[in-house]
Amino acid sequence: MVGIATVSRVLNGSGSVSAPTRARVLAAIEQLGYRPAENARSLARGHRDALGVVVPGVTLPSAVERLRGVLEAMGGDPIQVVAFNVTSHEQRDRQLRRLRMVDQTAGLIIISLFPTDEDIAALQRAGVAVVLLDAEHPAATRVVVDDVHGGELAAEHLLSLGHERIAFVGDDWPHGFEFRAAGRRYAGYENALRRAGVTIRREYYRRGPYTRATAQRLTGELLALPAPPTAIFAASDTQALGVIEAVTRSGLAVPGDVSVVGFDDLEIAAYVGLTTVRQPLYESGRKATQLMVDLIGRRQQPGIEELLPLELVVRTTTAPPS
Amino acid sequence: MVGIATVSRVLNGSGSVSAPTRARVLAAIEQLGYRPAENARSLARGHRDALGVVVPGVTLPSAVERLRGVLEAMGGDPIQVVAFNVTSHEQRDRQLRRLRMVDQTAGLIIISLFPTDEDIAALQRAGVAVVLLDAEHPAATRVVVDDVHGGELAAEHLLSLGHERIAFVGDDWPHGFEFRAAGRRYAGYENALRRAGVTIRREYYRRGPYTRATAQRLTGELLALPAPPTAIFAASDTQALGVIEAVTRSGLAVPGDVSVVGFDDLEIAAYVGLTTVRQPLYESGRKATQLMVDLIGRRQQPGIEELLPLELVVRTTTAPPS
DNA sequence: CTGAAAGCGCTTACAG
DNA sequence: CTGAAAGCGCTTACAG
Repeated sequence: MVGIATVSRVLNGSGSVSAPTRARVLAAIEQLGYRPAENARSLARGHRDALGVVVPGVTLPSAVERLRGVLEAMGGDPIQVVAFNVTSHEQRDRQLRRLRMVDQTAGLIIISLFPTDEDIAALQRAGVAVVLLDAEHPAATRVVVDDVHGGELAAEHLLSLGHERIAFVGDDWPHGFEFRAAGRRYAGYENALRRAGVTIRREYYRRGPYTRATAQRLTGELLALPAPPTAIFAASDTQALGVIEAVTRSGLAVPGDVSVVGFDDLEIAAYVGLTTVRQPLYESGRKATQLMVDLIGRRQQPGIEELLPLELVVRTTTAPPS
Repeated sequence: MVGIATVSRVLNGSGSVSAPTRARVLAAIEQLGYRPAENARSLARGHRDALGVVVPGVTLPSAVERLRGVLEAMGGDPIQVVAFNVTSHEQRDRQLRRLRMVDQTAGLIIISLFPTDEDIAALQRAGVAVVLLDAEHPAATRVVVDDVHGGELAAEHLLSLGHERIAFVGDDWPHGFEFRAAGRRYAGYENALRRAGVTIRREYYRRGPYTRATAQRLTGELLALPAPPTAIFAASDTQALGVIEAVTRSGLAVPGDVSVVGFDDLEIAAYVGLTTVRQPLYESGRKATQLMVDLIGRRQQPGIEELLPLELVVRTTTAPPS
């Protein structure tokens, strides 16, 4: 018989335990199939050591890519992912607060969710290290991309091909469109057009929920315009696919009648030959994980911004206007 | 001032608390940004209420689809996903046991991981409800598909087209190939060929790690055979894509020279026009979640097997042999 | 309706 | 090296 404290010692490899005792304890553990209750452990130690990822829509292709990077960086160690569907806007806003898991993790990688000042404060108070991905907050460590520049890259490519009637199709999530990636990509698009002396038309600007179906609908509206665009820049590959479908379905050709540029460079982009702005999704997950580990190990102050590069990938959905 | 017990009561809506007291407590909670520690709660109540999903390779397209179904069924409620990369076989075997989260959840949906008898016993002892997806264990509730039949569907389609030199490319995961989905699909393939009186050739049978690159390599081997196949059945769409790439790269045409059939019907299958056996991935996630909820609510005994239908989807990668 | 107290399963000084 | 004991932050009978 051994005391419970001794069991705890062998389990944690702390304190010193004689070899025979340790062996007996180990044998008993094995035989009974004993597994320490994690909640009691974390309660007693006063801290947790799990790493968490919060994602609305884990199943969005871009989120999946980011997650791949995170998992890779974890090298086989399991992480807890708090996943949920974004069913409505207000719900999404409240999610962050409801996350039970926040208490249980040493660090949190938050994807596509804009924490408020209070969220950040609460997380800090709870001693949780935070890294943001596809979201921003000045006090939080974050991995970002220059979306404005990305928008410029796309628009400049189209302009250089000779297009002037260039439309924009973007998604529409809460927290102020202008702060979101799509909003900044649109800003870049405007910059490029303005610099080229091309008129920016309000009717060429469309946005809606982040789905392919929505992109199809918006494209339909665009094509029905008196002066339809000869090129469409979609703020994501997912939407670009919807754009292509709508164009094709209406009897027009890509890029013959309408050029299309996407954003992300998902795997499927290569398949359909989509010209797009490549963003290092996978790499962003890796990087975020490293920053997280550094943060927890106090090798790094919070608030750092890591900028990842963007790159235009020209394929077969863009051509000069006919 | 109120006692800690009262705070607990208003937090849980249990016992009775006078309206004014409740209001004061709520105000204080709001002001202090108090959030109860989940580990202490679950410790004190003796049970947890989170739902968990365990997946090796969350980023596999099929896992993502299943997860989508689970999340949809949760209707916006967050779930905990324990995700990890499968970096090696033995590691994968040990993962289930290492999962801390097991203690913290009321129910667990386990995807593509074969629990041992001890795993199941331990989970039962811990009072965790379990539902298996893409894995089996007689004592566990599970959502399955008739993989043998699926293999028959694919092979019969190819046979009916007139093919006789039909090869198989499958994945290769631990826990006995014959128990895995790919193994059963191969068994179905053999059934169909045997019934059609077509010789089953050992050299037409290839398998390796579940990646597109591997499928490419295996296909290369197949095409280099003295009597290369005129059709290839891949045990997954992911591998089918690799097969197509290898065929095309070697200067041959699909389906002109080689017909290709996949399995799953991922979104990308429609894009590339892949003929495939459709499996209700999304639906399996929904179903598993329902079963889980029923299990936790004791409206269902463990051990139930739910069979989902399979369907051949003919597109443009299959044609009669030339 | 509302405190004080015990207990959930651990960890960690504290004695010995 | 190894127990007994306190304490982690809650919940839940138990009194009042």
